[in-house]
Amino acid sequence: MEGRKLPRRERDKLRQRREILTAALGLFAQKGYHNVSMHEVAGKSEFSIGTLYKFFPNKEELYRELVVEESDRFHSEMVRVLEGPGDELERLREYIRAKGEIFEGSVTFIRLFLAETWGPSLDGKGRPQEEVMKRRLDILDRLAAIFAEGVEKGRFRALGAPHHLAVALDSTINGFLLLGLGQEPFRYPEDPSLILDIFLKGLIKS
Amino acid sequence: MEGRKLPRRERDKLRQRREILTAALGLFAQKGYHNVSMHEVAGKSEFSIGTLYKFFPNKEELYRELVVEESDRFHSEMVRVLEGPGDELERLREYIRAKGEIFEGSVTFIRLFLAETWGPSLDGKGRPQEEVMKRRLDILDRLAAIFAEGVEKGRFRALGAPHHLAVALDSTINGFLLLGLGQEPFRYPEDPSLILDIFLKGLIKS
Amino acid sequence: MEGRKLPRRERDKLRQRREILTAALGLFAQKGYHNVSMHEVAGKSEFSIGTLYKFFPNKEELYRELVVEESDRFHSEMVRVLEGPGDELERLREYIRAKGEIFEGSVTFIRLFLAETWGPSLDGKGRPQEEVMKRRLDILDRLAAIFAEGVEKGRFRALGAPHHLAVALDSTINGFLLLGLGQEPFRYPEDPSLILDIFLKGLIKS
Amino acid sequence: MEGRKLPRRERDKLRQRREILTAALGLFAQKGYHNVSMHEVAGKSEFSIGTLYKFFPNKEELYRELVVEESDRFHSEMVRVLEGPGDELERLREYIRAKGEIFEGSVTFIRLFLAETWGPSLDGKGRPQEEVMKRRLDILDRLAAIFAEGVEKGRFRALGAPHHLAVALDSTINGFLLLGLGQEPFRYPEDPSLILDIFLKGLIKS
DNA sequence: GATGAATGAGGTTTCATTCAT
DNA sequence: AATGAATGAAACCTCATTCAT
Repeated sequence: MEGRKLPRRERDKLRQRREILTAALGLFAQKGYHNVSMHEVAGKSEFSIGTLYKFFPNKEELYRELVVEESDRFHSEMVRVLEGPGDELERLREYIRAKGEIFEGSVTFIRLFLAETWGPSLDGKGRPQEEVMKRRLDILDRLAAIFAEGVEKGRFRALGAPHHLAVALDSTINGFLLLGLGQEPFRYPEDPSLILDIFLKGLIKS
Repeated sequence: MEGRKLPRRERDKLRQRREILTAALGLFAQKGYHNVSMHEVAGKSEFSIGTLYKFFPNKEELYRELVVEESDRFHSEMVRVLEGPGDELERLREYIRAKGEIFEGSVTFIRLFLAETWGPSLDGKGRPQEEVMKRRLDILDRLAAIFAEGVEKGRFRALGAPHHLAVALDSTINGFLLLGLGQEPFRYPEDPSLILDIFLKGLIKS
Repeated sequence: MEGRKLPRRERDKLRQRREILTAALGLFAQKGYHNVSMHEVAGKSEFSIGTLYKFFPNKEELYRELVVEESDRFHSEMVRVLEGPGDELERLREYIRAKGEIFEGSVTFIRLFLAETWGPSLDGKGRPQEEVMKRRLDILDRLAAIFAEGVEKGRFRALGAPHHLAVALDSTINGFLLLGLGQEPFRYPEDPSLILDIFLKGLIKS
Repeated sequence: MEGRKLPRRERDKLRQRREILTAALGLFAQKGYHNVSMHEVAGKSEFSIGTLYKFFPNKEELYRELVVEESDRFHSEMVRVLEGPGDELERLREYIRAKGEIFEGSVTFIRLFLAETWGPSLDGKGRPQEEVMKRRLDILDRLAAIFAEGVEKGRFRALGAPHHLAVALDSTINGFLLLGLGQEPFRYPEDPSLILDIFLKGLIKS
């Protein structure tokens, strides 16, 4: 979609870049940033170390771009869902389902995502975290907007600040994602729409 | 209570050990395991490197013992609260309050705790995580028991497996703890007993 | 004979490897395994420490390969001589001469060889020694075979087990080699074929 | 004999010193100088590290004194035998027997002795070696004197410089000692007076 | 005097990054 | 342009030696 009009040279570059990032994603997710050497990334991606440094100025930046791009993919998908059709309840259900689906697709991604959301920063200065957090906050805002809308329309009870409701819901989802981490392929421990109704029960006006 | 009767030599040893762990806790929590050198721990704790190795056979073990001891302090406190007096609802409220209180006391601890709960393992083999996870699962079991008891007594609606309810509640709490991470001293974003009622609204039979 | 057809890259590698081993041989022979640091080997061989580790996984292995290769060179030469033409007596004389000659070429090698034959093991577990000892025992067996052959042909008196005669002869040679250690270049203290006749006088039937 | 008249304080000191050296002998002989820590010597000798340093200014000196004293014990015994009664042949036989006997008594000692005779020096500067070598040369001189005497008296053939005959005999003995190293307790591989007659056969005038 | 806790220099090894080919 | 051999800073860890108690 994006690359159609690029000259072949550019397209190749992008493809190579993506291959490197894909290899790196697997390694970083499995072993953590500090237990993966550039040598390993070079080996798995089947590029030379020199080539890696053509694409990324250093290891940290490679990692940062990886995290940011994965975050972006995730974020766009979530935004798409949250802006989708359907009433408030339907969109929340869809969010829960879609978030699970993405994680189903790649447990590797969960690990990376969690590491970045919760783990210590790479170097005590924490730059990729900020990028991830910015996107997470955007999602939380959109969730909050849905809650606010629901309240306004009289469909939800006004049970606290919409932002806090968003935090509560999203954290609960994350908890269940973590529960499923051991298994491969990942699955929610139960039907998510059932399980997470629990969370909503108190909200919905009878 | 514990150390009164130990000979002075032993008490000194324990005190020194604690000083090392305290220094290490600060550094590890702030910068993460791989960004802290033994040299730094020696500097901050004001012991020599050699002395660190008298107390801990290697860096990983120093970290592991640190994590396990902090985990234990946290776990005991949570168990105390969950086994405390009061009906099911009171004990849950107390749990929420106490968990927040411990984190208030030391934001450093939150970082360590989260890193261990969610972060990548130290070496891709993940040992201290297991110890932490064991304790978390024990807490979840105890929370689940409270939910089960509440349901049995007819005070809670039977809204899903008690274990899943426990996961949902605890994850929500963690979400709010994370929200408060930036601030120092830490505080729940709102009165926790109000905020978290949200979560419980659906459960409690009107 | 061996390297003619190798691609240049491979030849370079082998040459570098040999340069490292040569530098290491000098140092280890002069100061002993434990008094030589990798830093020193790097310095003397004019490679960086990192490069040493490209060729050898660790210091012990560098040493082991050094010892084994030197042992091999020595062993092959001795086998060549012992399987050479000539009657029993001529081959023994040739062995004595050739052993002396090799040592003449490199006093450094004597030191290494003796250290491995007689010295304490590197780590109390003694692995390179075994390789060296295996080769020494092979030589002793070949010497013994010559003695046995001489006895069988009626040229030597049957003065004890051939293996013991071999031990006696070889030890005597070693004794003279040690005598010459101080000097550079090394020389047998006297004409070896004269000196060592002493040893054989009792054996040869008048 | 030496300590009878010393005040008790002095006697105690000497006894302690000896206990340290005995413990150290065992360790050094088994593992080699560089694989034994002062901590280990302290542990095995049941003295504190501080006490070790009261007796010896540093590790190297402890080792050196150990080697020199063991060398002395050995040297005196050999001198006693070589200056003993009997004709030249009897004294040589007695030397062979006695050297074997000492080694029988302590394989640990063989290891130390061989390490010092043949091994690399401790620090590339090789001081204890010189002490040992001095004593070995003295023994060789005394052996040579016996050979010279035998020749002079017309009992031995004049088969080369007496010193070289001494080297040849002593090296042969060492060779057999090494052969027996694996076993515990040590024994010559055969009756030494038989085996080593081989060496002398050529010398003795029929 | 005896002790052993404390020190820190120095050892081995790893790995991000550079640059000649 | 691509490669990967070479580099060396910096990490972990040991242990001979000192010195306060």
